[in-house]
Amino acid sequence: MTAKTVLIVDDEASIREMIAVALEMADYRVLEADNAQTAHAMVVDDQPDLLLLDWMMPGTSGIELARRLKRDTATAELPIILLTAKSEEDNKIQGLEAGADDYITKPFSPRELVARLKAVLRRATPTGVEETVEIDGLRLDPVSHRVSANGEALDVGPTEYRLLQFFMTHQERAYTRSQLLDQVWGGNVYVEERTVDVHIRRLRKVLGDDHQHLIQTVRGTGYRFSTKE
Amino acid sequence: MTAKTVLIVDDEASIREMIAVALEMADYRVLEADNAQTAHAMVVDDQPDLLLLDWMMPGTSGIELARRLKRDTATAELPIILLTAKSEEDNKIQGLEAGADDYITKPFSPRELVARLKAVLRRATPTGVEETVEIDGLRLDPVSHRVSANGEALDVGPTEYRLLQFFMTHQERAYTRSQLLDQVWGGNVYVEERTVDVHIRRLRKVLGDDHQHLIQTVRGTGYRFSTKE
DNA sequence: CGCTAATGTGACAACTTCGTGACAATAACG
DNA sequence: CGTTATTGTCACGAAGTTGTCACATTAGCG
Repeated sequence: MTAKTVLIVDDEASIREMIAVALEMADYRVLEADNAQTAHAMVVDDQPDLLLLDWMMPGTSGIELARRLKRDTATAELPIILLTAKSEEDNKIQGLEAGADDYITKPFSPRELVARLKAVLRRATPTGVEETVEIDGLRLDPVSHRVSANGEALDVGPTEYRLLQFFMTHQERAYTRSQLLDQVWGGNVYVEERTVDVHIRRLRKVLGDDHQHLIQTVRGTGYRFSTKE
Repeated sequence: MTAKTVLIVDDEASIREMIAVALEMADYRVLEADNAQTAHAMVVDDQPDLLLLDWMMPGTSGIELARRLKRDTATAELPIILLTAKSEEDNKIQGLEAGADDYITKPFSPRELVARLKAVLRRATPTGVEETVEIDGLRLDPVSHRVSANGEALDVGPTEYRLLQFFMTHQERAYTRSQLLDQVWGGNVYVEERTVDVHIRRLRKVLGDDHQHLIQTVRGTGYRFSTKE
């Protein structure tokens, strides 16, 4: 699973720092901005997965930024959590009306922050359309998360599963090891290219004699999933 | 169409009276209770179609009753309208979070009351007839709120019950811990993902050797309820 | 045929994920 | 108001998974 990016917007550096530490411990990527202007630009450029926004800031207030982002279709989907001081609590409603997905009252524990952040991200993540693919008696069902060959269940590990799913939905095309790492492992991982070979082998082993011919080696390039030849 | 039954819960008899008159003129059946205790019992016994609940009451507050009702699967579907005094308006959010479907601020006109009541009833899902599910001798009956295995009653805790009900009505599908938290615990709860594991374990324990194979671990993903394999 | 680069393969240590029992906090109940 | 359930979290060990390496095997080429 790729790490989610969170943009923290607060004019107080100490608070940003505190939050950043908590989030990094929980394996989130962290971006920071200290005013609404910069924040807006970063939202557009860096496309964070979530916005942690302080309510009160000099100049354009957090609430104003939230409202603006929600109004723009390009950024309307971005989940926003508002940070409010206790005395401002009455404004909760206004905040939620402006489009915030949650609000947290200062002071808060890092635990609470991370928990609510998870919950918001969870709700925001769309579930892609997942259809069963079947090729030559080899069947992969994303819904039940199962793989079977001629009706018999196969025990496929997580990485092999993703690899197979990618192949089955991208047949008849050769991919380099590098491309496979990007697509199956996810962009920002450093893994040796030869590791792909090992997983290909593991996958072939699981598929057994009946189906391993579907995964073909393209010498000097990489691999291909194909029913032909 | 049969008349809908509305349960009014308020400690002030005059207010109940006023509401009762308005509702009866609009052809509703009316029940009354002056405290949360009685109200809870009446909800269970008389199964009203809607609950009109005063926020502030001596003893268990309305909000507390609402929360309790929403937490229990047997009564979770009951639409609730909260009555709040103007000065308590800040608590709106709290009320909605507790599961209320609407709130009305005192003083209100009988007209308004009936209008919103209609609206809520309209929205309220006909609670798709709750049917007993039986799989492999494992039976869950939503009406009596009971679980049995091969005829023998099982002692299932509230959370385990909801989890099992969800699984039995959503077989053959792998769910992540996140999705289970959303579906079984409800969206706005901040709970660690691993907590799901613990409840899965508790559920498996209750199901015993005969049926625990129905709950399968999908490594790297989550869990699945299935009769196969 | 012999050489070389590319790929296949088995082993393995580091790392994740999962199952499990215990525990404290909270809620339900009489 | 004390007693009993229920719940969420944690810590630990077991089980499964991953990336890497060393070495074996193969394909391509002159």
